[in-house]
Amino acid sequence: MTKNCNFIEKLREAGLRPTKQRVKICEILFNREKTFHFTVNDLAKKISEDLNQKISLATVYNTVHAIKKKGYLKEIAINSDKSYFDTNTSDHHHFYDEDTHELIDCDQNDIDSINIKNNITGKKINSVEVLIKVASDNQNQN
Amino acid sequence: MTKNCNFIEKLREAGLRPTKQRVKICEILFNREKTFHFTVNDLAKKISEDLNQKISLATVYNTVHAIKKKGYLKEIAINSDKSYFDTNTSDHHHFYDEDTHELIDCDQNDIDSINIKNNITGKKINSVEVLIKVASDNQNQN
DNA sequence: TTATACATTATAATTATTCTAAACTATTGA
DNA sequence: TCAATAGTTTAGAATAATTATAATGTATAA
Repeated sequence: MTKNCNFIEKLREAGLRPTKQRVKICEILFNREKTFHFTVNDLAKKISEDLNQKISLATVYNTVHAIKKKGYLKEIAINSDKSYFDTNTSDHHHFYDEDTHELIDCDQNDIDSINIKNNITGKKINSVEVLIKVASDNQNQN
Repeated sequence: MTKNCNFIEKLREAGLRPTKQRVKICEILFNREKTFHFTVNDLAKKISEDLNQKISLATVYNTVHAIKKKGYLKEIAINSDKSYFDTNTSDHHHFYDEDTHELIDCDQNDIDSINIKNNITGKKINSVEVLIKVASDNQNQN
């Protein structure tokens, strides 16, 4: 799932039927230079703007989850009423702007890698995420 | 808001009227040895179990938010349909057990303090949270 | 003790997400 | 090529967490 207009093979490799809708969604998600941080609603809006076509919300949800399940999307933990996703699936962390509700990638160099010295017994670590909440100086906390 | 049966003064100091409901909720939240991690639903259930009395869900929401706003509760960022709160407001991080949906405090010594070398311009860092998702070895990922 | 500002409550409203079941489409193999 | 079928899409209903509403109740200050 790199930069390429042809997502048909990519989807197939992932075991997902390359339907019109899925290909369109992949184009929007992965045909870009920068990482895309979005909620399902953001994505649905972008679809109807970019293409002049509507894809059912249920399909957007289905597709996002299918792609996430295959490991091509990452879900970011934020306490929000909405779920946020990230097209950058590499190990990296985030700033969350509490004023604009925007997610921003944290540069690898801006934070030392996190070392967990002691895990819960009998469990495997699936992910380690750092969330840095920021806001304007003259804003309310948290 | 430390261990003490009398939360009336504590609430008053925080500028919150010490109503029956608020005092009860404070007792449940803060009269304990260990940190309490909960969702509003957990708390509501605990109320009707512990006391033989029901507090309206709306009041539980209001109270939790009021107490959080005063800084005596922390909201933990997880991607879940529910909001999780923590009675431990000190700077610390969490394990999230994806099997049981349980939050577990991360011991201060188990993780090095996080150093952010570069912040977003014009913004102030409000919090830095690390979430370590764990699961049984034979479970599905993420 | 009484006025008033703040709280509580049941219930309605809202919102994100998931479910459902019918219509549709990609794929497989004859 | 073409049907069978397995997987998809869709609109709309269902669900669930949370917030809003507006009437009733209560703590507090004068």
